[in-house]
Amino acid sequence: MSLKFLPQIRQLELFKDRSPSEFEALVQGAEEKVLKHRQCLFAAGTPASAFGVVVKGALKLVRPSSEGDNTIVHFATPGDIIAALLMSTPGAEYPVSSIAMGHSIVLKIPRSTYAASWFTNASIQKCFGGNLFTRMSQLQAQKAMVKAPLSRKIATQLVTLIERYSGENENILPIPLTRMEIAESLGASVESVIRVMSDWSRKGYISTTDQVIEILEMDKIIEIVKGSSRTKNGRSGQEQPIELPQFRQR
Amino acid sequence: MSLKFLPQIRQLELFKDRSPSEFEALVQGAEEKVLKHRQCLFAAGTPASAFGVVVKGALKLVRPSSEGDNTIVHFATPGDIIAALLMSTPGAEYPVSSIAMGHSIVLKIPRSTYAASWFTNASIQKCFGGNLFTRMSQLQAQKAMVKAPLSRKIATQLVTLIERYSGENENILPIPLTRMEIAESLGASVESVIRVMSDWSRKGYISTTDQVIEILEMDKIIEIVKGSSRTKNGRSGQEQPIELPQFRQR
DNA sequence: CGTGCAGTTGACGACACTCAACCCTGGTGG
DNA sequence: CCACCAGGGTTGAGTGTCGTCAACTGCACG
Repeated sequence: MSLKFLPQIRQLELFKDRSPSEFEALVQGAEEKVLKHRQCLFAAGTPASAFGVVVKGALKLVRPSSEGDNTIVHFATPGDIIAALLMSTPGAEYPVSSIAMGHSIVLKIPRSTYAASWFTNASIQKCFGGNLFTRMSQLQAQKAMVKAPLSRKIATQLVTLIERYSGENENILPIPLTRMEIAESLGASVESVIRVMSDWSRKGYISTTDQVIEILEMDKIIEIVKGSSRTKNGRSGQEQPIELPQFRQR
Repeated sequence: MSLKFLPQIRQLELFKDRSPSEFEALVQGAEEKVLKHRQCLFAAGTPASAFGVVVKGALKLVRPSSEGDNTIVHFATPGDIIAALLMSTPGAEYPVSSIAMGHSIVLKIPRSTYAASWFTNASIQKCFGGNLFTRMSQLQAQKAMVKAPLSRKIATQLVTLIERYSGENENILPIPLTRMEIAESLGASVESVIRVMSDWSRKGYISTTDQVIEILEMDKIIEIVKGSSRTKNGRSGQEQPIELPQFRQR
């Protein structure tokens, strides 16, 4: 089998410094999935026959709900391993759907390879643990924020995501992220998210072009993340009520 | 070394059906910690030199916060493995404190034993994965509930905890659980939790004696868990619709 | 006998959710 | 070519849930 994206793949923490033979074993039967925006990789409820390693782009892991109000449980970024915990319980089903955000590449690896080469590889298991630990920490951190004002939650979410894309352009989130998705990941309503972010746009803290969010004044955002929680609330803040005529600067 | 609580320990899923020699290796250097109510096992911020397996009772894992508003990230019940993810990253510190709720017993196992016997044991690793999976699922489930009314969150929390203590008396939660702890685990205020639960007490759904909560009418609680979310809100319930003006045509 | 913790209750108010519009853009089919 | 629609973003009005503050009870403990 030939891997077209070998260079990117070998660059991931997970595969760095592996001998050719070891690498070969790890990607046995693997498939490079090139996903278009919105395309689904694993659908919730279907039998988990493979797991994935994100190579490029991002995936949202969505927990389906009986009606409308889905929840985004995690944004998987390059290097993230998804659905791996399921590999050791035979017959498991994916508990969440994974859906691409923007053009993404995922290495899809069959369960058999997991049992054969991943599960028994100590160094891999260690990466694994690290990955899980990060994800758990994030979930816990979010849990600790339920009482915080919405603006703080959004700011934290943005900063966290940008940090995960460490390197390159420090202040652009290089994936299409709608306000709806932010809302679903935070357990808020779209409207509320919009109100907060529109306010930031007006103040020039951030700007959005084509679903791609750029942070213009990181220090302001960080300030909100730290959140004195009592003094500023993000949408009204301490703005002076000049009758500004709503010109959109785009 | 002599283990006083050997029978209870051997009964745990994790240690069932292990040969004496394997078991011996797994508990090498282990210590049986008998904890009093409120006693701390691991303190957040201290170096993680050991992990634990809950044998009896329960522990709350508390994420400390700069001031007052701590967050309970997990209630560990018998069979739960705690701090194990930390064992594979040397020099890590406990991210949360673990504090006993009521009289509890924990098997405290040193890091060295983890590296020697746990990490390399496939069957153990599998248990591990299962444990983590459960915990992740719970965190995710909770995340999906942020928009639900408080009454629903509390009901779900109670039912989940009782289920984890499967067996024995179906409707009693055999650990002291204060309303404060419920609040901290749900990200709510004590007062709000009290308002909901007092209401349930008054209606005879639950009763509390000495911090131990008993569910008297499980079906009612389950009904709240399912939550039609629009019809009942828990504290006022569906008490007589005295010509309520309230005509919401949806 | 004071202190501290758990539980309780009431008043008040704010943040954010719901509902209901509306704009804009891009895609699709008549 | 244009009408229509869907999806993303935006805004305003109204309202409800829940958090904050404050006071008070009962109980265990030293």
